[in-house]
Amino acid sequence: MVSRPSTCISSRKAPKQARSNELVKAILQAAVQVLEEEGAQRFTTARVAERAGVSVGSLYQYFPNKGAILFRLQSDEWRQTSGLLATILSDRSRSPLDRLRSLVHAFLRSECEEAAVRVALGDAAPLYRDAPEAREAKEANDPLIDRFMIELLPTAPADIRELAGDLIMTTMTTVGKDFSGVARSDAEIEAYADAMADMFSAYLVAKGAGT
Amino acid sequence: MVSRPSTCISSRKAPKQARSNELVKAILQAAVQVLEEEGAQRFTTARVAERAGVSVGSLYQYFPNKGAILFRLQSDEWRQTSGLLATILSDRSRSPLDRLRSLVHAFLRSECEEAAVRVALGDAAPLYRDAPEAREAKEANDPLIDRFMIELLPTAPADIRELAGDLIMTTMTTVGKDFSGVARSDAEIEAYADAMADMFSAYLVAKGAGT
DNA sequence: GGAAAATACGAATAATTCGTCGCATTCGCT
DNA sequence: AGCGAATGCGACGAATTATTCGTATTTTCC
Repeated sequence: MVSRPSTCISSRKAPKQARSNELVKAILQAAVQVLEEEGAQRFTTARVAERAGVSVGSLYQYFPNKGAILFRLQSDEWRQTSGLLATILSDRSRSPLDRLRSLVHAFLRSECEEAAVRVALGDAAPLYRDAPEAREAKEANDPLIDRFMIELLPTAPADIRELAGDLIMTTMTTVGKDFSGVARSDAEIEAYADAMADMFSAYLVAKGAGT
Repeated sequence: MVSRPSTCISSRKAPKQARSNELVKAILQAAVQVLEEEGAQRFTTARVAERAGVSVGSLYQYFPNKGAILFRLQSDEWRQTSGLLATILSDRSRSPLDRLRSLVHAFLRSECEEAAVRVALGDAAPLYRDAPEAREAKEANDPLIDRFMIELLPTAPADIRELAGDLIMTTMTTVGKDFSGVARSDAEIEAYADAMADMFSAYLVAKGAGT
């Protein structure tokens, strides 16, 4: 049984003046740099503050603790992924399976850019993943996926459809993270994305998609 | 760019007498307990030693550093998984797709038992994953998978076949780890395993399996 | 029994860490 | 200009950490 110290992760105060907005921006930027250059293990508030050209005290004025900085970064990344999902999946001018293939390609490519930061952010996950904000942020995409799955498997029972959607999204994200753990050429990325899209397509067709 | 301090991970000395063998066993047992009860964050050499009823100095006699203990645990787990693979995949009395389905079920079940330890071990991965021993241990199963894939897709080009094998194994392990992150009922496990096996089967049949 | 090797011990060390607090500076506004 | 609020500072406290090393105990083997 793991009991984390009660980590509040919402920001301590909202910046009201222009300079503090700059400060927050500088901290986040520095956080990304520290993460990719030093790794999760050496990600410390002091290092981030120094890199940002800011004092530790100022940092703690806008982030209640170290985890909050990391959560903010992860949160931004999730928002980015949400954008990808919304843009690609809801384009009804293309067939659902086509869109899914596009999504897999786009996701894998984006996961491989800045792989270092993403891996480090994953390593630091224990510091923010238990916060309640994290869970709800992760589930923000569910309605979008649901709608897409209804379009894809309109006749399937709801529970089957939800399971399939969950499996596909989980596969894409977790396999994507693992895949980006080592350096990959563009060709490798495309080949892997195609294989994954093939797998999804075969599965969905077998479940009744496109009939 | 992340540069870890050169972590040697092989054991410092081999225990020669009975009592030191017991000691090592006690340490590993304690390590598992600390990991599941306190999590990766609070996994410290002092805590492990105390739990094992042993002094820190003795611990360092047989493990060069903290990461070595974790690597040993992970290594044991990999060996266990290898056993699963070897047992299930090479039983030629059943059809390949049947064996694969069995494997998925067995793997997911085993991943969900002792989920806490496995998650914590994953959290601690940064401490041992960069060691060269880790890479080779992970690739130990490749020949077995290859042989199974040849049996499954005998006519496919080698590179396609390897990609498919890699995708399936990666999916099973990474999705499995994510899945076990939250508590699951037996029914959920079976349902998820079936969905995953369905996905693999559809993919492989589309690639030419069973023709 | 006794020497030498193996094993066990645990206090001490040196390095890091997070997060706070009192004080200085700058901003927004009248 | 001048006042209150917002912002920024960085030394400091308290805690935790991994690992070492000199010493004590036990085993092995003659």
